[in-house]
Amino acid sequence: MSPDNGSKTTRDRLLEVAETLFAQKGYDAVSVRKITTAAGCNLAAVNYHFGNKKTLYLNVFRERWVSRAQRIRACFEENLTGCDDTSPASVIQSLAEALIKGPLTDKERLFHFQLMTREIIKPTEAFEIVLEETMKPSFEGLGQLLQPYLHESIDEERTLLNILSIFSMVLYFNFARLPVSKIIGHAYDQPFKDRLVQHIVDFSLSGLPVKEDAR
Amino acid sequence: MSPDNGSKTTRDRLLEVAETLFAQKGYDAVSVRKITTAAGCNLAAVNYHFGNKKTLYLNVFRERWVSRAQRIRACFEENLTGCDDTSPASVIQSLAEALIKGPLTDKERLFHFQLMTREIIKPTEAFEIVLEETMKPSFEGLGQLLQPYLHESIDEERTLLNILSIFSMVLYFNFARLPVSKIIGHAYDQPFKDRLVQHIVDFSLSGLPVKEDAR
DNA sequence: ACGTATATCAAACGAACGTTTGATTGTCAA
DNA sequence: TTGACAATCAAACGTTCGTTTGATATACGT
Repeated sequence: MSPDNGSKTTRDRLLEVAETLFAQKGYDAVSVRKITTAAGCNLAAVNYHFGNKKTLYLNVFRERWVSRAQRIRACFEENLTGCDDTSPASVIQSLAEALIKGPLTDKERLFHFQLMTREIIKPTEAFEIVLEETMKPSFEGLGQLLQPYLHESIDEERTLLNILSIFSMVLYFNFARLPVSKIIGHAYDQPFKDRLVQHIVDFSLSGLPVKEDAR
Repeated sequence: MSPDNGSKTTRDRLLEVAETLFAQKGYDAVSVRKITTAAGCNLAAVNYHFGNKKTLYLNVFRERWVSRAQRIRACFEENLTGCDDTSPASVIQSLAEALIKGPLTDKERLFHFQLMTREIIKPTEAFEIVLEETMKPSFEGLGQLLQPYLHESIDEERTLLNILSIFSMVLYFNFARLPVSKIIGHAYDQPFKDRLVQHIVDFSLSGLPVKEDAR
């Protein structure tokens, strides 16, 4: 035990602070000194509790990122339970709401996507954790939910491409909030999030709203 | 002039090498020493030609990234000229092909998206260059092309959301090639790229291929 | 041939990096 | 009260960082 800066253990404070800094600045731009200073503990604490900087980074994913992804997944399933059916419209709306409005605070959501995107750009061991523990199970589950509603002629690859397309929109509108804000001209307030979810559902079900006589 | 390692000026070699390394590893993970060693010149060359490391990074965008984005845009316009019309189908196909197959080599495309994504995650001055010189003009042009074909009731925000949705797919299938590959189970070979472009066109025009009786 | 930019070089600057060490503290069973 | 263990600490290790300096080499107008 310890005198406890802020009522949490040094180990927990290190994980929390490290996640914030790694998400905001990236692995290489964050020093062990900055982490330990922000966590209010000694420089050697990282090596004492985690062995080295890299293991601390991996534990941020193991102990914080994955559990947050599971909270999003639980929210999706809760949303879906609240629907009348499991039609594609219900599934997509539940998914979009879980990710865009969802159970995470704005900060949590930002850090979550920053960490994930950094791993996509430049994968480390943490990418395998993300892929195996959250992405693959999610895609498999969505496939089984949507498959019965799709044309029989649609093969497995097309089904996956459809799911990936929905995911791409949800992810893009989340992780690229800055350019999206600058282009649409306003911030992500609650009414816009509502319109955004509705747009994703509409677009996913019908594509562009093209005039009949112009197709 | 100089003895010219590799028939290009030291300045050009620095820009080329710096772009590769910045894209692969990120700004903070690349040292001036690694850049100058890879470029086969002296450590002080960066400060002589660009003043400092940060200005070198910005010039990578100004002199290399933007011009490559313009090559993609030119390819899009060339694709569209080859079409019979400027219908949404033609526009989307031209766009998807310009970005996914397009004029860039695999390496160029990878670096291009890595640099852009890093700026979206953690914007620097370079983000303004990307936004003003390529994103805003592109979105404006696409809006004017598609607007005539969309329902009159669609307001400006909905039009932008539609364009952003198409963009999100194209960007995602490009920059997230690694997780996409791992999920669909094979690499980005030419036949798959063709199917991918077709899927993006289909999905953008009609959304999910849902059975009529299941809607 | 000479003087002047332009370009490249080796060497060094102080600062910050990840990690290790050994001493010091607090806690609790014996 | 004592001994053992877990946790924290200040201090130092060697390395690498971005940048600066002053010397050297090359090209070109005069």
